Amino acid sequence: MPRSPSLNRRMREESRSRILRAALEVFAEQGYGGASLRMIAGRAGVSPGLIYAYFAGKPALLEAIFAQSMADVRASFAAADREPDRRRRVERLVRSSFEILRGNLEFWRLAYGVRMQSSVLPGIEAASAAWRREILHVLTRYLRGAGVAKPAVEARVLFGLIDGVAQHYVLEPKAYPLNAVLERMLSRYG
Amino acid sequence: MPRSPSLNRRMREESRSRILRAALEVFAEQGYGGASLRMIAGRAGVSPGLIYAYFAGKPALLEAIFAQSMADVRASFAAADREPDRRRRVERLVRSSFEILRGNLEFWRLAYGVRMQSSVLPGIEAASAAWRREILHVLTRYLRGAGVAKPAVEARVLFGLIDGVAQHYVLEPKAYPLNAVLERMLSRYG
Amino acid sequence: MPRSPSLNRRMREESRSRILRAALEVFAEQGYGGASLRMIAGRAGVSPGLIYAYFAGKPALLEAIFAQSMADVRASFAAADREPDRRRRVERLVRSSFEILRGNLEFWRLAYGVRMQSSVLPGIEAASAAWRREILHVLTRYLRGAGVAKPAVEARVLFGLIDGVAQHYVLEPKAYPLNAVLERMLSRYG
Amino acid sequence: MPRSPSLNRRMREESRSRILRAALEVFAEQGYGGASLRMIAGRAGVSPGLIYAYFAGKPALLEAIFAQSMADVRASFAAADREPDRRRRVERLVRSSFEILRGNLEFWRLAYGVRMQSSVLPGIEAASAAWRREILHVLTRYLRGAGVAKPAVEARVLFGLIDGVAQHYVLEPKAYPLNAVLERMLSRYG
DNA sequence: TATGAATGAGTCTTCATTCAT
DNA sequence: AATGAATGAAGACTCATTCAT
Repeated sequence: MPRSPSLNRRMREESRSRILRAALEVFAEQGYGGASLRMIAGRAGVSPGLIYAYFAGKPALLEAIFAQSMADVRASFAAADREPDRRRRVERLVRSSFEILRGNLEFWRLAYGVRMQSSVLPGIEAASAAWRREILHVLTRYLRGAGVAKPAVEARVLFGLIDGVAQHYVLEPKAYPLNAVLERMLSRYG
Repeated sequence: MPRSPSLNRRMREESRSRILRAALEVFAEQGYGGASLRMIAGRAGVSPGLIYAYFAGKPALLEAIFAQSMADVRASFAAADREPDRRRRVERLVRSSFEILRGNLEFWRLAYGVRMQSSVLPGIEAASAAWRREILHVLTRYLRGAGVAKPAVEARVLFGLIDGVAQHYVLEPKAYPLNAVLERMLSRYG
Repeated sequence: MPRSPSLNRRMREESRSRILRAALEVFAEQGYGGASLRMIAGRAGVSPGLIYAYFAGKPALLEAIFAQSMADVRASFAAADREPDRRRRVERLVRSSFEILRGNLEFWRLAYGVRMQSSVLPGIEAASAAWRREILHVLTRYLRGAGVAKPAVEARVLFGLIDGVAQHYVLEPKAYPLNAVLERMLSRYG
Repeated sequence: MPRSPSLNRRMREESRSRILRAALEVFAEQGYGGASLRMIAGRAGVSPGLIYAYFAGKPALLEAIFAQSMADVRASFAAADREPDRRRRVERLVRSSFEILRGNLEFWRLAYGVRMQSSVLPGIEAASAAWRREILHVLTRYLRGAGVAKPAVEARVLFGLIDGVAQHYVLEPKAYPLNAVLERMLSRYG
């Protein structure tokens, strides 16, 4: 008799998420271009053919990773928006950004590695640009709310600062004095 | 009869630099992984085989690009060091960084696209890490010289800021309000 | 409790014939090489695995289709043999051939598409050659019976004519003036 | 120094025609679907990659074969058209058809094997349909010129006869009594 | 110095086939 | 009797690299 639908579902979920996890790891290590589906399948403990049972191909795999991680990010940002004290919203946002970063180092390594080629990775382009626009917009709103002069320019500065520090941290997570840098950053926007 | 030695040398230099220039363009557009030597040869107006007369292979091409551009960067930084007014040294360095950036957008697009995979692009790893360490060191020295407290941490902050803004600029050079952002940045470190 | 034996048998027959029907359709549309078992299973409303409960594999499926259709053809030809008027036997045979054709367009499309590769489709080779030999033999007999000179050569001519017209009809069943062509053909062998 | 342009041209022509010849052989033996580029490369004594230096892919290879052979056919038919005696035009055309056939058995084996799937082999469809239409048109014209009643229907009959006999000959070139059959055919249209 | 024809390993992808349930 | 997740071999195709000229 056939396997029960629920066992099938569990098997599918297990396989799909193992593939996704392995793809994230391999993409992060090798870069999107340098990663091969064979490596990914090997890492996931699965045959190469199985990847195609769950994803249309290599680009679809990248898109699925982005879709999932972007959802996480958005959820975290929404939390910052619920901070009642307007003055602390920027701080909340910065702190939660770095918490997201700490919890998803591999994804951010991948995202930073891929964003300069977004024009040749069509599935990523839109998501990537939208994300930057969104953050800039939120930062501008918060800074304006905090009474900062030229909030749009200041938002660019702050976004650059966050993004640059984040990347340096991703490049050497072990050695980077993230907490000290964070406190110094925030002492400016407190 | 054989070509004169000096003509030979000029031909060699011409070919080598055309290949290098083409490689930079194609790497920047397509990413290192997405670029093919045939594209590069085509862009350089040269046969694929000739690339191997000047470079050992694709990785060597990338290394040569880095070596050349790093030399440019170092020269520019040396200039900042000759600034007599200690207080303006940071400003000089930031300004010359962004001038270098403006003049070598393609290289920086490539460099930012590649640095997350430096571990699998062995030729890049050393150069990339050395460069970051060096800048950090110079910034620390300048900030200490300017009497800033915790200069090492402050240098991390400043480096993050420079690098982040630089990348956002590289991502959309047309639309980015670089001058306004630069002035705002510098008003802090003046 | 176990299913009743007769229900089991009915289920088996139903599944087997649905698979066979679907295979014929897909083979005819896509060609043997271009058809996939998944397409066939999908068309039959059955899981891919079930095909192997009834057939040993893709070639066996093709063989089964031929076996079944050949049986139909043979039955039809047997009918022609019961025609009492010797002079009309050829006519009867030609007419019943085209009736078979009209009723099994898909099979003939497949058969004509496959017969040039019969040497690499081992299951087909024997059936295909036997069928041609048989028809030729019957035609020769009828023509000899009708007093035609050189009946073996004439049989080749007539068989070529039948087969060629049949194929042209299969290639464009909507537009082909089959009845007119048939009458013209038969006016020669009446 | 680089190879001379003329040597290069000769090398290219040699490679291209060896690949084309091998492709025709393998397609004819295995059928289009059953043939692999590896087989073709092996038969041509060439690496698989080289095929792509000359043809865009498997379909392009098939199209190139058709293009070449169709040109041959058209040339032969043009010759029939120069027959001054109207009554003998049909005979000329039939005879030259079979001469073409004899000289290109492999191509016709391929063409007959492929024509039932022309709808899924887009490169072939147009050429194949155009060829049939053309022949039909020429035959109709000749038959009308010869004073035959209902020349369009008669052309269908004759075309069916030619095509059917041709296929039977292709199926067993050694054993088929082509000359006897041909003479019998022509005795009707003389 | 330079060419470009040729190679072959490696990529993505499909698919007949198996098997636990 | 039937399912469908999983496999792995094979296919089409790309590309860094070599080498005769």
